[in-house]
Amino acid sequence: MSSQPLPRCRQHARTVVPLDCARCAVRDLAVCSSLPSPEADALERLVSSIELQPNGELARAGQPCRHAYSVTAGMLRVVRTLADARRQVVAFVTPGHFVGLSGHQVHRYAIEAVTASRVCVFGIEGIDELRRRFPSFEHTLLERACRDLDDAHDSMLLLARLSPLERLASFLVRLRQQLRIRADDPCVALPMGRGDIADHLGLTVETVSRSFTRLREQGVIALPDPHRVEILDHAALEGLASALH
Amino acid sequence: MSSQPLPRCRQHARTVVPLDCARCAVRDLAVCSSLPSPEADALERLVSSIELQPNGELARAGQPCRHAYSVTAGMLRVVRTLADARRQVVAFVTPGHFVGLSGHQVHRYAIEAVTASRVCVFGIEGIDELRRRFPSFEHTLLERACRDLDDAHDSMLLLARLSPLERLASFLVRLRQQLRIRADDPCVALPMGRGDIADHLGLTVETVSRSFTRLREQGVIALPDPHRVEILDHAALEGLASALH
DNA sequence: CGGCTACTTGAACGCGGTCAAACCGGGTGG
DNA sequence: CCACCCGGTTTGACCGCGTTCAAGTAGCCG
Repeated sequence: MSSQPLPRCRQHARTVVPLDCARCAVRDLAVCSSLPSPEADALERLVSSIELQPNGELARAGQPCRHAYSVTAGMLRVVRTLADARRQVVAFVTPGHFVGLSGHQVHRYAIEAVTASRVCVFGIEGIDELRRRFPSFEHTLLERACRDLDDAHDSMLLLARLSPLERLASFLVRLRQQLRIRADDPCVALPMGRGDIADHLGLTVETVSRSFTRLREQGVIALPDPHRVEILDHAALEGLASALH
Repeated sequence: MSSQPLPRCRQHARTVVPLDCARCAVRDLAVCSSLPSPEADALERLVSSIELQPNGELARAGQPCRHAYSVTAGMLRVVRTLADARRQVVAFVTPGHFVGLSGHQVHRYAIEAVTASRVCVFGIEGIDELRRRFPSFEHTLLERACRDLDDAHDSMLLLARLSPLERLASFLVRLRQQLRIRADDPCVALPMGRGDIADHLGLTVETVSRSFTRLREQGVIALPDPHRVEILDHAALEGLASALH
């Protein structure tokens, strides 16, 4: 697998675990589903599976892009950080999604684990080989890139023009879509901290917190604890988020 | 060519002009360069060329996605508009760039001409055919999508965390890159109005205007007229824009 | 010349950021 | 078991930046 040095800090160590595509929980969601099934063997040659602890790093800004990743469990964040520590969480990445392809030779973003996570690591040469051998693989990557681009455009509108309350409501709605939470299920788990949400929505932690309490005071949501939200009034929430649909 | 009704408003009419790939000014920049050269014939069967007047519409939010476009002259803008008229100019599209592919069946953005423009129109079936027949075409589309995604992520950081002055400086630097303006050439033409710049940078026209005059007062730029900028102090400009490189 | 649009400039307001403190749950050690 | 600490979250008070509202200016066309 990787010939590239792993992040040094012990507490963020990544551990290699056996690859088991046959039992992959997100087989039909992941990019792998675009490969002919007997190619599972090829996959197991080109791909390795690793586990990350919370805040573990998959990639760091400035490193050459040598891998891309398919998330099978947990949640990652893609983070761009400026010299003066201003931060933007470009995306939260959940099981079934693919992350790490870039138009540049060098990573401009860090990819970190929000919670304990499991990802399949594709070497860039492996990806190139799969792209060459299986048009359906490249086709899928392009479709995903187009969807990611649409998502990024949505985020741009959110960041440029929505109020903090609208941003938070849109965030909750989009997160539920991303996690494929059923419409009648009132619960959303928020594995990430307020700081990550703030840096995702272009706000401060204080404003995020105040916006949560406003939603609670208005009876739109309940907050059993900071990491769990219950939607009490779906209509009101989607009204606030309506800007982004 | 298109079986889809053209925009009705006369003043924005698009006129079909003969396709002449052999003399295309952006042949080597455009996606077409990824096709084997004898396929120019296939192109001329699948593609038509049209001219747009300023503010002419290529696509409108809500329409089904039936075409994508390669810009050969002029400048387009990709615009998302909310019900209450809040607007976000997601991107300015310049010659050599490809626009219109989406992860959705229906356009969520309008594509409009900033200046008189010429674009090559690809029917979606034509694109699908080219993607199937020519892996290099799909490969190129994916690479472009990855670069567009990186760009959108840059914009997210800009919108979320930069000051108005930093946003404007970054905008000027990025526009120069996009237009491939030589580093020693001090001039930037700004075909778009202040409103478009404001809706691109998540500001108001007033703040954009004030930021321009601040850059002028600080001796960073000169403004012979509202649509022409001269860079007087490259170092200072890139210092302000350094956040995004 | 008048009327229009786009841009610039000025003055006042208010939202979200900043700074500071309180709160809260979990973990450790005495 | 309680005291203490620590990081994350919430709440409060204040402030400044960018918006809002309004006026003024410049260029363009009939």
